[in-house]
Amino acid sequence: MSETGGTGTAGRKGAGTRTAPGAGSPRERYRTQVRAEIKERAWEQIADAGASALSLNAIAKRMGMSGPALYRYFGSRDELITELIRDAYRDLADTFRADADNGRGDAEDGTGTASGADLASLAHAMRRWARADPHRYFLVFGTPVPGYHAPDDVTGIASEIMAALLDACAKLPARTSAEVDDQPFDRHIKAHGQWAGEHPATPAQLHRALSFWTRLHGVLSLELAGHFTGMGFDAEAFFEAELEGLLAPA
Amino acid sequence: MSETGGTGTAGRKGAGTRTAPGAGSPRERYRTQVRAEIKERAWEQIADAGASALSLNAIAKRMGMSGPALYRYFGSRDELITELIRDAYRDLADTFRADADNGRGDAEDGTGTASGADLASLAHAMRRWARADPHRYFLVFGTPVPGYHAPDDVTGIASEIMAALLDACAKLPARTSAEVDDQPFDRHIKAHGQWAGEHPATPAQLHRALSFWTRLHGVLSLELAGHFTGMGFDAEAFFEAELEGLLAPA
DNA sequence: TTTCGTTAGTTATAGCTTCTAACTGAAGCG
DNA sequence: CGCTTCAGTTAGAAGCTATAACTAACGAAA
Repeated sequence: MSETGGTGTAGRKGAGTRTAPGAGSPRERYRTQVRAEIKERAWEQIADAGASALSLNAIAKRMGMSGPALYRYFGSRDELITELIRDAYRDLADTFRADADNGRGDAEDGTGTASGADLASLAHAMRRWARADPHRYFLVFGTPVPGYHAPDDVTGIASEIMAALLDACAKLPARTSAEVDDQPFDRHIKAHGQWAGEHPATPAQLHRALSFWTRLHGVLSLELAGHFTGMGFDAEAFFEAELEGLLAPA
Repeated sequence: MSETGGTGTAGRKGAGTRTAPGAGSPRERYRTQVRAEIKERAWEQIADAGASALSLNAIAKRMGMSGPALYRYFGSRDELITELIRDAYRDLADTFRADADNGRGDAEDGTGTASGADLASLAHAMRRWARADPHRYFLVFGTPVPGYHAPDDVTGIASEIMAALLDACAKLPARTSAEVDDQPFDRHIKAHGQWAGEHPATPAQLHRALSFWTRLHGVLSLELAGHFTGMGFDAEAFFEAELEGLLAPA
């Protein structure tokens, strides 16, 4: 079990076990510890060669035990991947929330400009998170894995992310008041915006949050997939330009 | 070799063999025919369960021959996938070109409005192409496959696609003349726009083409991956809204 | 302290995959 | 007509997921 190496760097990226670390019987404690190490090795493999190269066998051997032992901890390869996806999603939500909290602090200090600082900060946090581990980003937002179906609790996590986004959108200067909520899609979303949950956001804000998500994902996804390499321009500069367009009141 | 079924539905999606069908010796002709059928079965498998589920063995068995025979036609699984990606790319370029040619015809007929009709038509062609086979779209623009590196000729195909895009962008009404090419990224792209090849496009047009690509990809990618399901709004309406924003002169 | 159930880990095995090696048979070409 | 080339075969190595059966150790309870 590689007692020394073990979970030495546990809690990588803060996406470790959500259960309390020192809880329950010693057996249970050991169990959560091994589960955590398995996930860690899994993340290593994913960071190296992507999710499709994840091998339970290789993980087991690198942990000093033999193949089928892992099936005591994860019912199947898909179950492990599902849990990794959920952890990644969770980590992104935490990142967004942390960034939102920081932003609120700055605003109260009077240092941050009110116009779009929060949304821009969120965008940069998103880009940082994506570039920190591209494979993790693709695991969440990339090509869907064949047999995977999102468990129920990810919708809750997605709501958290959306809430942080909507909060930032609410702090933006509104569009010219004449055309607020008057675009065709704004009217559509007024009737189909239940995904915002209880958030008191205007249709225009929902629209803006959606655009934020899809536009930045469009840039990040293609950048991380390497579709910009060889084109010569600076991906970061383009990202900033897109963000700029997103913050513009028009 | 399933003589009857054979390449009955050959040339699926028009992305079949690029080599002339009845060329060379009978052996060579047979060879290209078998290669085409292999690709066809491969596309079937990909359409069913994605590229990761593509199995040479299964293809061979479904063609009535046993596993290793396929290695006469494709050196490896990766080589087959690479060729499929290139074919898909090729097909998208043809789709774009066909759409651009149609648009030009309409414009000369005087039926089409001049403002952004071409770009909108291209956007709809792109969405149609993506939704016709989501797995194919993800094969080209989705999570990069582990060992894959784009062959040299895809840059040429990408140039074709970009050329069609830039042509459409050139037909758009320019932005307010005061700020043309004066955005920070426009200035950046003026120095780093060699990816346009010989196309006589202004920096603002290059910028718009890039935004077109990334914004629509952002919507399509998330829509096809199922990230909108359960949110309740209409993906097509949102796509149209994004397109609208893309066509706006601001 | 001894007993006894739970459980972690093992090996063996089935069935799948890619891919290599050696061989057979037939088709094309001179 | 004969030689050569090549398609397709079977056999097999190495890897994967996953299941089944078994062993051994641990923890709690009598």
